[in-house]
Amino acid sequence: MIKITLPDKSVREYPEGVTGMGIARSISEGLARNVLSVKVNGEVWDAMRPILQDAEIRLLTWDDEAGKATFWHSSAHLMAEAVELLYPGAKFGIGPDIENGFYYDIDFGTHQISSDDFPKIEEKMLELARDKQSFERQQVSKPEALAYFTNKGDEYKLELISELEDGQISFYKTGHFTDLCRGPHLPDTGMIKAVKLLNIAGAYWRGDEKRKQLTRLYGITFPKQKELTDYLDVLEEARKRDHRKLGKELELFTFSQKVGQGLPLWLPKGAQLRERLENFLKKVQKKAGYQQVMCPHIGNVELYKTSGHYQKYGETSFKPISTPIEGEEFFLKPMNCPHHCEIYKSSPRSYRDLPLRLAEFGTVYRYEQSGELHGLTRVRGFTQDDAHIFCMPDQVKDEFKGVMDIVMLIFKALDFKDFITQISLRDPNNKEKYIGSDENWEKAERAILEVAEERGLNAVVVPGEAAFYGPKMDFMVKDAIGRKWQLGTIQVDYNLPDRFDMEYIGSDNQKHRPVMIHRAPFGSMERFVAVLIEHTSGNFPLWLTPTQATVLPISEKYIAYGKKVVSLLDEMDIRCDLDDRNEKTGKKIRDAELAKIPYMLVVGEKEEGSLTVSVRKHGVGDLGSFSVDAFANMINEEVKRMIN
RNA sequence: GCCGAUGUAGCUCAGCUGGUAGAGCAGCUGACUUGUAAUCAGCUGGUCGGCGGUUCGAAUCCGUCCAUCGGCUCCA
Repeated sequence: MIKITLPDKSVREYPEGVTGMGIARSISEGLARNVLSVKVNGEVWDAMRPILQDAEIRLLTWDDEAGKATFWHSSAHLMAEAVELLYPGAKFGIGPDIENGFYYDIDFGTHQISSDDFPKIEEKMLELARDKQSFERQQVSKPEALAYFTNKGDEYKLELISELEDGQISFYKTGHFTDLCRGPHLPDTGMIKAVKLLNIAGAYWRGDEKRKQLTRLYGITFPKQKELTDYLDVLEEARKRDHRKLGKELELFTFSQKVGQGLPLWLPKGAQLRERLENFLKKVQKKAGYQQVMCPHIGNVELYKTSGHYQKYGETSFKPISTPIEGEEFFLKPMNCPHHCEIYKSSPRSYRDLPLRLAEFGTVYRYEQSGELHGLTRVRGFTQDDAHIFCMPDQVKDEFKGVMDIVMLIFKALDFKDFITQISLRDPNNKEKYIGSDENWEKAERAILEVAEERGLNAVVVPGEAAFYGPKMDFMVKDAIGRKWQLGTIQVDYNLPDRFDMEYIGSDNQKHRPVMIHRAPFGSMERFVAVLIEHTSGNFPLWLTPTQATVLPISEKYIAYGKKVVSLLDEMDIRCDLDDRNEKTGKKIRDAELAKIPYMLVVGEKEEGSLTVSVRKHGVGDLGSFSVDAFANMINEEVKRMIN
């Protein structure tokens, strides 16, 4: 008998060789039906794999991430099996589970396949699933493994096996399909009830752009049909919120082939919205002791040689701008920090001047690969809400705190309720990868960790993810439909102060090197607006939205009164339009609803007589009659609550 | 940059195997004078992504370039 410890710390005895499934069955039939795999002493195993020694276990179901992973990984095998049956000779790369589903990289050889083939593959997968095929694990020796795939002619698997150690190699057999795999897998394929292939794309073998490109099939599966339907609904909702689509519909921005790829053109409504965001941040920053600066869009190549960016990115940037002077070259600026460093150096600095906080909405240009460009989230010209704080090492902590307060304020004003903080530290085993003294690193890392602690942030700490020049803290928000977006970042930098030979005179009358903090709470205006569009689905907060209200006269007769209402509201700083088209009220309301305008003010005979408006709220309906003043006050109060 | 797909009016989309384009919405004009999600009628609008080629004839077939989309790789 062996002792099995369950998550609730209760200990049960089972015969040696009991399986996770056996344990599940001893607890309840329902659990047995739902168990996907089992965690044994921290390692995920097949539910059917015999447990030979005392162990601490946890039965994994669909509700566990690791359970889902087992489900989707097994689904990748099922898809591979279907593909092998339908396209004999296909060779297989790797087929892992991912956050939402799974993929398999496949070399289809001479077969040309497209998304038109998806239904055929899905059907075959369901057919095989209905057979309730088991996943048979077998331990094989390295020579056996090599022999099997040599015989099959699959060079990808051979490459993978060649890198494995003998004794660590296992195969899994499902029906006629045998795959090299560590496992674990489902008890049988019958648990897979709903199947959907999602995407087809090229993917380099082993992620190396020098190697062959395989065909990657993405798919997702579920234990219940309903769950697949729900998932597809989420995808559909994401499509509806796509900022590229809404940006066009709401007339926020556009692109022109003639202007150039990845160079956004902000339309009046988008520009106003962005300006409002910028002014909001400027106000907050002013209060926090920042000073605005402005810099040109180009800089001499020497500037970037000093910063080190030329050496690293010179080749893949926009080509330098030459001048009539032989050998003189300028670059479009790819970041603002070098310019700001020169501002710091424009005058001798005393410790009394620090911290010096220089802020700029600085537009930068980066030659992103053409295939990388994506709406406003990845562009070649964008504006960072940048600032650089130059301070003494022992001020880092307070400055960090100050920046975090700004980030939190922004999240609150824009209704990002759910966010994740990541702290990236240096790799303790690989300190030579980084620059700066141990003392400074320790001080900075400690400062960041303490600030997170003091602010009660549940930060994820990732050693080894720091930039080579300093530790950083990144913020990821979750949007309204649960997607994660990386936004703001705060980075400590010991590199540039060195490269630019910056100094300040301390209270000891000696020269010292300042520390620099880079920070951008929005990240870039382009990307932030994109995220905001997708988060709000175009229904922007009242303080940001381009048009807060639209006045709808019910007939031509009331246009004059409508104009009067608009001008009254205008005086009270309400952004307001008049719909004086010769249309019925129903049509005007429909169009205003589709344009996502927060308030519609219907005016006719009744209203004209009493200097009132009939208020309809977007997505809600009729709120009844308000005097113009009362309406304006209501709006202004609502705005004040949001950003104060 | 790489693989694959796509590119027809401002927008959404028809256009079979080649015979030089069509709808709805938007826009304009007019009628109606409108009360909480589409009033009616008429009109305008396209070098069918660009350039070459095949053909008597190309939106349709071929080549090439550009852009977009899905991924890969990349992201100071």
